[in-house]
Amino acid sequence: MSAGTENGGVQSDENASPLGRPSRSPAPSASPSSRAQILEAAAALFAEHGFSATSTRMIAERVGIRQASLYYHFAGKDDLLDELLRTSVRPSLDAVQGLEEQVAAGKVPAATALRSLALTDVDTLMRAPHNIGTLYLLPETQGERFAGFRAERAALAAAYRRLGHAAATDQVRRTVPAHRLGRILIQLVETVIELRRGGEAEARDRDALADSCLRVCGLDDDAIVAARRGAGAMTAGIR
Amino acid sequence: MSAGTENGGVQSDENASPLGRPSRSPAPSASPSSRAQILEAAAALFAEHGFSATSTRMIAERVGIRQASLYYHFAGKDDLLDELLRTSVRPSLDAVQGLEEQVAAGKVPAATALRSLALTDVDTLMRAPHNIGTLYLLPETQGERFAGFRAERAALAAAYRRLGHAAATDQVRRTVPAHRLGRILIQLVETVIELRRGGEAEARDRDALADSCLRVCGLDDDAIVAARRGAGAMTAGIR
DNA sequence: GTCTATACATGGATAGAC
DNA sequence: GTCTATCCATGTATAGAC
Repeated sequence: MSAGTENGGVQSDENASPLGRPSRSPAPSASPSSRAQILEAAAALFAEHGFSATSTRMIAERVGIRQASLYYHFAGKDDLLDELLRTSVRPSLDAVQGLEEQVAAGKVPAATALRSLALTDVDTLMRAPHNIGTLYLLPETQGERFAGFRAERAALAAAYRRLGHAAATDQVRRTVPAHRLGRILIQLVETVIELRRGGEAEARDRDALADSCLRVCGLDDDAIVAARRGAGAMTAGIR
Repeated sequence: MSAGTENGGVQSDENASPLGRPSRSPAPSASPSSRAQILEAAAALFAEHGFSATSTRMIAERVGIRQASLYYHFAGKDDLLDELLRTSVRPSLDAVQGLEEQVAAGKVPAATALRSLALTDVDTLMRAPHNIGTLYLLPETQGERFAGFRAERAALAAAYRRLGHAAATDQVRRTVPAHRLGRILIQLVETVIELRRGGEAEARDRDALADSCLRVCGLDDDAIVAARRGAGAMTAGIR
């Protein structure tokens, strides 16, 4: 296959994005930057085929540029995954901080905060393009290269652990160790990743999963209804 | 690098296995067959690095044979993963069948059966060599090639769904759709895969996870203790 | 049943023109 | 900032000797 074969037509529509109004304000970027486009393509392909099974050529082709051009924007394939992983945990980490402060100040019960956290995380995973949560499951993330990402995830798990422990009943505290509780809660939230894989994720799953988080902590129906009300108020604008 | 470079010493100990007594009975295989050794090596490497990131050379090297020799036993790399996936779901599928028959006959409450199923599945995943459950998470399993495996898994999820729905309280039945419940229960059981990844899986996690399955179904402390007693009797010899 | 040797494709990354 | 061209390593699989 010659280089010319995979070329045809790519250059002809390289300027095909002046759709809609051209952003009257000095918007940072009306059309997505090349960098962003590359990340988008990589996310889609990594999520579908995994990291090692995705070639830089596939990514370039999806963007509409040449494989070698990727290296102007990124030093290597690893950096693509690293950036995708980091930017997708960050929002949760930011959200959890404010939540824990409110709990510490006694403004919000732990159960309410836990439900709110679970709800927004499920919602984020459900709406994220290309079911990007699948990236968390890739075996490559276990490598040394992505230790930074794993540390951020561990911090999130710790937050779930603290909130879960604070919300849990005595019986649950006695039977499930705190560290496990954090991992169990995250695991529950991430059920939505598998649901999306099967193409069967609906809006009502958000509440089903958030409720499950509270049930695992030992809360009964009444307590769940109460927390549901509180968390609902906190995250009213979520949808 | 010439072929001879990676040769040295391999041939010298190719007959290094007449250790111990030469199996006086016509034992099926005192030392594991080459086929089994290959599967074992593939399992370890697939679990650690993933499918695409594992080369047939790595597998062969771990077994102590030449890369090309793999193709005498298996038609291709795919077949290795396929066999590993299938043989690891099979036991659960067999177990669940007997369980559901007992429930149908009214000999065992659904909650007890669900707890028993969760307990044995967690136990299996916890004790399986090389944390083989990670294979379920590989993106390659989504491909057409492994549709057979996915169908078997779906059957297992359906069993969890049926048992979970039968055990669940009315309130849970109202708030979480049956299909989701199956997926949620499996997800909970598979928490042990992540725990093992972190090197922190203990025996007591079995009960913590099995309990969590029942809590997600809405059962309260008393109901859980009751089911725990029943399931404990059913699977007394598990450890 | 395992080996050597090799064919053939694909991969990541760099050099340098434009 | 994107391209062409290319290097070099690695990967799967096959052919045929022993």
